[in-house]
Amino acid sequence: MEKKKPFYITTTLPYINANPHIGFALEIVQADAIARYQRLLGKEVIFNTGTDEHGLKIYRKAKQEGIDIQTYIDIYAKKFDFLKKALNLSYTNFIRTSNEHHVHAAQEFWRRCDANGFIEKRIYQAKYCVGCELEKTDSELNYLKCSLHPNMEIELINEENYFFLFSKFSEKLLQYYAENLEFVIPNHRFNEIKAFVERGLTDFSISRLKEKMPWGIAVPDDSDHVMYVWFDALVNYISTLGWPEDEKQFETFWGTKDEPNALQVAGKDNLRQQSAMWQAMLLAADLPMSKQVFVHGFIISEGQKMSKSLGNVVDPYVVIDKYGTDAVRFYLLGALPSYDDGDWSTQRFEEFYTAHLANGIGNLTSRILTMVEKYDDGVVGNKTNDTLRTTDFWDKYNEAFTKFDFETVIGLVNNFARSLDEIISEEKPWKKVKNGEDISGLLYQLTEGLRHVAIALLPIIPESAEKILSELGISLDGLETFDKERQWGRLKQGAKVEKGEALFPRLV
RNA sequence: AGCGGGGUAGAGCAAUUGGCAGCUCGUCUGGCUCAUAACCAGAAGGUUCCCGGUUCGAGUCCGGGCCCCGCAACCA
Repeated sequence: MEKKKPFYITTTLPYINANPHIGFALEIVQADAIARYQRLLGKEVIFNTGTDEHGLKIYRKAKQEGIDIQTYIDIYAKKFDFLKKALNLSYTNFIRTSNEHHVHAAQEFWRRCDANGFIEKRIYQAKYCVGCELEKTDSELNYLKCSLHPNMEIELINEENYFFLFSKFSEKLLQYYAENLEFVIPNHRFNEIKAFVERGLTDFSISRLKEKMPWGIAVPDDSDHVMYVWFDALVNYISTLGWPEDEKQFETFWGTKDEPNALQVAGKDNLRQQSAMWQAMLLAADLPMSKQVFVHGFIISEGQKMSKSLGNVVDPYVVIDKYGTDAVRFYLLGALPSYDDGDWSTQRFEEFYTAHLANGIGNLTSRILTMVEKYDDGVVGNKTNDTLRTTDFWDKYNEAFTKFDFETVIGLVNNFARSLDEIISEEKPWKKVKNGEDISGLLYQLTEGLRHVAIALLPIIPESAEKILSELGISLDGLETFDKERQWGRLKQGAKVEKGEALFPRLV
């Protein structure tokens, strides 16, 4: 058997101090569409996600909820893993940073950075407000006082911390950016990170005193400290591949220095961590860097930033429950800009659904299959040549997918579906039947066209796409890669079709 | 302060080197009956943020102004 090319994609790991956010749903649906697309190209895909489970906030949240920390993280990890079913995700790996192997990998990663001379113990100075019982940054202070407790003195605390020598990596990062012109997509985020690194990097603290923050991975050979969550969490991208023991899988999927292979998907708030900090950490550990970081925007709600006080927070489980998995996937991918912030609005959601899924693809499927059943006994007619310019369609489709431009991908599919509606109006098959004309060629063209629509939708709304295919009598087991499926005429003449329930019921 | 992006129809966005201002949704009218009251055709809807300049011609180039957004490090 031909060896499949490896493809590796990972989301960021959501921090489980709150329930899943619609913004993370966007990230993981985008990653899922990419993963499914790559599988259809014939690649062997490892698609990683998981949960980031250490750190002070989680430690406090568990205490606050009055449950022990293991119970807390188990409950939350499950809440995130439920998204798999709810959003029909195809991830292969779900890594929890509390996982034993991950802990071991993070420690080994630390050791290597340390052995290479990029970790140093220093005095860490912080400003501490006793009123809040929190460390404060300068930007949080007002005339050297905590804005919440202006009558209390800010305490200066000194403690020993380990620091990562981030400052040593400015040049290497800039060089990598210069050599990899598409390292960060989209370009405006790439410029942002370049500007950030060009300003010069400052070393950052990567440990906390265990007595103050017990919930973390122990620093190797120093039981007084635990790792700062970022340092620990980022290592998941490679620990999930079995690093450091499974060198083969690591090299195959993460790639090598000459041929990096990892694609990371992250939100704009994560730009720095993913495309600079983590890359410097990889350099420090003498490991290959990522191939590419795709950065999506945020979702605002009804034109405003989501906030609990405004009461406009969108809960992914609620909208999935209301509209269905594919409707939500379709909106996230098709109605929001891939590279910028987008708006979640109920009105726009319902208009988008009605226009493109109910009136568009759903209705088209229904009318074509009805005609085949009514006029041709449910049997696919005589093969015809391609008059639908499918080659052109597929070329554009691939181009858009390569750029993670899901909005354009869906626009292309909608236009293609519309062209089938136009043909039906022009050819008036019902009239031709009355006149005793043979329309089996026309019906072949339409059913084969519909097959192309369904294939193109497989990465976007898999469940509905599969339904269309099975109504066309196509078995999913027999599906080939895109390069074969995009050919005109794969639908067999004489195949039996069977119309099903409405794919996208009208909203009432 | 600075660096970067932007202001185009009711909404979301397009317009290679300056050359009739387009697309999707929504709205209105007509047609059709295979279809999920769906579909198809057509129409209405623009001072392209403002002022000035260059040009035969400016959304696009130049000068000035107003407004919005991102970045401006340790907040997972």
